[in-house]
Amino acid sequence: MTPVALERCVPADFFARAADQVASELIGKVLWANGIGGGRLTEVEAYLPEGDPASHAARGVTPRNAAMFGPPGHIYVFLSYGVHLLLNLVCERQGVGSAVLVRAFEPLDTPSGPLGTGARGPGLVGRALGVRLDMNGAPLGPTSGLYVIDDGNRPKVMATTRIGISQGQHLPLRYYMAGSRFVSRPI
DNA sequence: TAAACGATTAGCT
DNA sequence: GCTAATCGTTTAT
Repeated sequence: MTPVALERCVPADFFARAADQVASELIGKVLWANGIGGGRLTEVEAYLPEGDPASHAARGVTPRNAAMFGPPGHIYVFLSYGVHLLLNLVCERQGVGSAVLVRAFEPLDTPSGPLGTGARGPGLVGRALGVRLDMNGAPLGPTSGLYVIDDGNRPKVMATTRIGISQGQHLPLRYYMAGSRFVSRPI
């Protein structure tokens, strides 16, 4: 395993923009978990602050979703179906509820580790990276042990409708790496 | 205080 | 391809 390339970590400013723009640029970047390993992002979904009924932020701030309204570049973790921990990266400036959900990644150089098969599906991402509920609200970096690294990879990105939600399904806010096998559904 | 729901996955057919 | 499992948060009494 290679050490974290701190100088290549994306700055917080990267996240201080519209979630759909951040989402499309996150594809191909490396998500690294300290002590576990990393993967290249192949599929993410954007959740917007307005006009997006599927977003947890749509009905205002609650104790659960407060992290979505926090500073950009921080982490929003929540429990889905009482079972799965889903990892989100907070976008926009503080006070605006917006985030990008990490749905899938392809593994990097850990043949027999927990990342060996990558993760197709947001719950599997949380499990593979050792995401815990207490990471909620923590910034990317040493505090959370999670890093987003830009290694210069610029894959072709496709956009389509989102998955697993009951409202706002028509919005083309799911982004994935063209041709990748590591997406949560067949292309 | 009680009931319903969900940004899903595993397992069986 | 289809269905059950599972439990914290939200919303209604």
